[in-house]
Amino acid sequence: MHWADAFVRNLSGDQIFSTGISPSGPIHVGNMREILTGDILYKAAVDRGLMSRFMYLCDDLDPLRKVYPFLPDTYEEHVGKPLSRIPAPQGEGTYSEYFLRPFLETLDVINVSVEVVRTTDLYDRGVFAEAIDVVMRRKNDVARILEEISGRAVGKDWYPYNPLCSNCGRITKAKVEWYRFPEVGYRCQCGHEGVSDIRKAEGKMPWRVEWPAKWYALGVTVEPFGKDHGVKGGSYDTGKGIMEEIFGAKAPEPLIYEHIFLKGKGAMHSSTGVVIDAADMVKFAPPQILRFLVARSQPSRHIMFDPGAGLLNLIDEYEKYENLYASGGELDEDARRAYELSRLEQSTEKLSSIGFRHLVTLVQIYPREGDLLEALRRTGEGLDEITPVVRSNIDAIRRWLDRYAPDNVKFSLLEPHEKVVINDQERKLIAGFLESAGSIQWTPEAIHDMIHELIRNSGMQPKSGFAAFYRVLVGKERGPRLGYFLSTLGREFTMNRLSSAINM
RNA sequence: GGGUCCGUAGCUUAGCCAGGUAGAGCGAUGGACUCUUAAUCCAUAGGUCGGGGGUUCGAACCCCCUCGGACCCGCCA
Repeated sequence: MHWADAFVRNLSGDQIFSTGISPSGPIHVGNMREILTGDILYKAAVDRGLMSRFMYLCDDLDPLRKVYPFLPDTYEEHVGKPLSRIPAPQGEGTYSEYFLRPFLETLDVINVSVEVVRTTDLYDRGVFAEAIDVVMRRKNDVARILEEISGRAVGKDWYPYNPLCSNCGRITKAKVEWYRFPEVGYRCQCGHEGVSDIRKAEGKMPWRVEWPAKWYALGVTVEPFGKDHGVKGGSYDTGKGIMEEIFGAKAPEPLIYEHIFLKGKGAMHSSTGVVIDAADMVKFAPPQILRFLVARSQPSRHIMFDPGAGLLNLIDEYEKYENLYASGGELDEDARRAYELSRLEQSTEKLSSIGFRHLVTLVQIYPREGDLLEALRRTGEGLDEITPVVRSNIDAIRRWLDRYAPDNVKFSLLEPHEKVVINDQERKLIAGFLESAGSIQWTPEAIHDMIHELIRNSGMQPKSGFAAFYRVLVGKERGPRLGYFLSTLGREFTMNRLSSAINM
């Protein structure tokens, strides 16, 4: 049984799935595992007939932790301020919205429909007021739970609330002096003394307390999170303790997932620069593939993501499932589910109408879209126009070839001065081609037939005969189907190139 | 130092929870097709299941140790 179905099978009643990703920087493919895992579970729950909601909590009241490598030095002055109160690195608006926007656009592209909730709004609307009041009144119990479960000492004058200083704007510097609902008195390191209203976004709970408060205030029943939170004594454990003892409620069912690694580079991490932007990935690969990457892998295993040759294999696999699914062919249970949970519901057009791998070749032969369409017509794909899926695949392939494609799928014409190695037999073969090339119809079929004929007459192996042409033209042993290739290159160009190559 | 997860063919992995002695895809090699959409089809090779020990009639699977990778033990999300 697919992991999502197996997980959901143990649930009963209405469900609220929740995830949270901090908008502190560009959201990368690694982060996407969180929200996709949530979405896949959510869809599996819906399929099972459970009334479900899926929420994404954007932690935009969290402080800017440091000046990240992608930020200008001037952001030093904003360290410690909430992300929703800092200007965007570029353009208008706030820091958090700046990074949130492309993320939300990407969610749309990959068919994740989630209720987006900003933590700042939750605080501002007083959604957390009750929870804050409870933890403030029982701060000693909360502190005890944190100490017992995490094994970490909590200071005497600790409060489960960090006020936002109304003077310096930092949420990390103020110390609580007193509490009387709904007000928290504080003194900030900047020298300011003030009062926060817990019904407003004038302060926030520390992470380990805020998490269970969210569960409680929103009624979260399922939450996937990275294995870093799942450690014994980690934030899930303390959250569970607080949830049960302080709020008297049941902690959500956890689903702990492993990280995504970039093949050959290590774990994806913004700080190390080992990162592929999520918004970026859906521009060089079909969006379904990002879903598929997560859906087909057990959450407990790390994912080795290879944006080069591995991506092509992944797409092959997806297309294979898609075709088997459509034709009612034999497809094992997990593969079927992985496919169902990966496809985009908003589009009925198959990804594989023209195989991605095939398109990779075509795009390189035919730089002009008109020629490409012509080629598709000619080879019986039955295409009258470039469909939306094909169009976006073409765009994706161009970017992919540019940035991630391995050399063995790329080809380009050799420069005229580049040296080619051919033996006498091969030279003779090409010379033979040149003798007749001027007089035949310059069509793919005619070219192809003639080359076949010549190779047969020469007594060479077909494979090595073709290889001679490829070596001369693209410097490789193999290449796109010769007839089409040469017809596209044009008679004059082909003949000039071949004759100069054999006369070098 | 303590803890968690992962380590299966060149690559990506299934199988581990409920022990019966390893399965797939890609790649490679060979072959077929009046031989190329780097297509398709068929076949072959390739695995000390990270290593060692234990339990068992039997271990990839359970237990212990060990090596390698990742992550946490920073009121940091």
